[in-house]
Amino acid sequence: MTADTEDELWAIDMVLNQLADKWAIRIFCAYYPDMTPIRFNELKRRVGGISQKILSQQLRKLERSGLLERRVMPGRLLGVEYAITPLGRTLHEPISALYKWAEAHADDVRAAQASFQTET
Amino acid sequence: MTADTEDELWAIDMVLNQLADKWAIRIFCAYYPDMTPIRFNELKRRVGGISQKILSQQLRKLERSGLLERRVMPGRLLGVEYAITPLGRTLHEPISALYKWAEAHADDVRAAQASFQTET
DNA sequence: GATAAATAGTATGTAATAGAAACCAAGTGT
DNA sequence: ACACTTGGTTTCTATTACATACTATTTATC
Repeated sequence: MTADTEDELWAIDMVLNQLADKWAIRIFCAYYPDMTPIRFNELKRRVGGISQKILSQQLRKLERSGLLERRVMPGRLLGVEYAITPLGRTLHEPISALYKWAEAHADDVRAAQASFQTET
Repeated sequence: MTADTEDELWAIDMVLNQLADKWAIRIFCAYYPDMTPIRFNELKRRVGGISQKILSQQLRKLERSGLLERRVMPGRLLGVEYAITPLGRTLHEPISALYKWAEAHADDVRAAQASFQTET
């Protein structure tokens, strides 16, 4: 966690470019806990509040980075599945850590926000 | 990691609202590994590429959530320090997990991006 | 077999946000 | 006195997000 080398800085920067936005992590959360492949509209419903345009942009971005895979479903011509790749599966650990933090400390954050209003 | 209850959904959502943007995590990374308080312009230099406006917005947001604390430095009238709070320190673990993932898998992501171009 | 609804998107216009640049007031260094 | 640093705010513009509408194909219903 020292960020000594050029390589490490480049690495964390590139990863944050992929994940540090409003939707990427929420999309991964939509797959948990089972991580089975999901179709476009089901994904849209699970994420909630995301528009089709933004979802398809995000899916393409995550596909380009090798974290998700787009597959046309066999049999049904009109049907596309998005599956988490093996690389994408390894993200479960850090996202899970964030998730656990959220469960443990959400109340503290909410309390801080509430008390900030009463101050000045 | 199951997102069964309403509370858990609310928790992860609120936490992502604080952290899932371009700058929040980068600001925390600027504190590591020592986590000593940093002044405004030093923070700006360490984060790199962030404008003053966005930095002050982010700092206020993180202060409201109780993750950072703003202090006018004693002695010098023109001097403000931003310190990580105890609550903010607990974020080190999940951010560190993300950091380790980045170091371990950045090459894979880059390779995927490179090969995606050559396909069509 | 016509009608309606779902799937997997794209196109378009608007609203919100990010970012660059200038500005400012106070303090410090030379 | 003059330039420079600090910690911002203001203003303007460019980018991005989002809602809405639209499409083409397919499945389900009457």
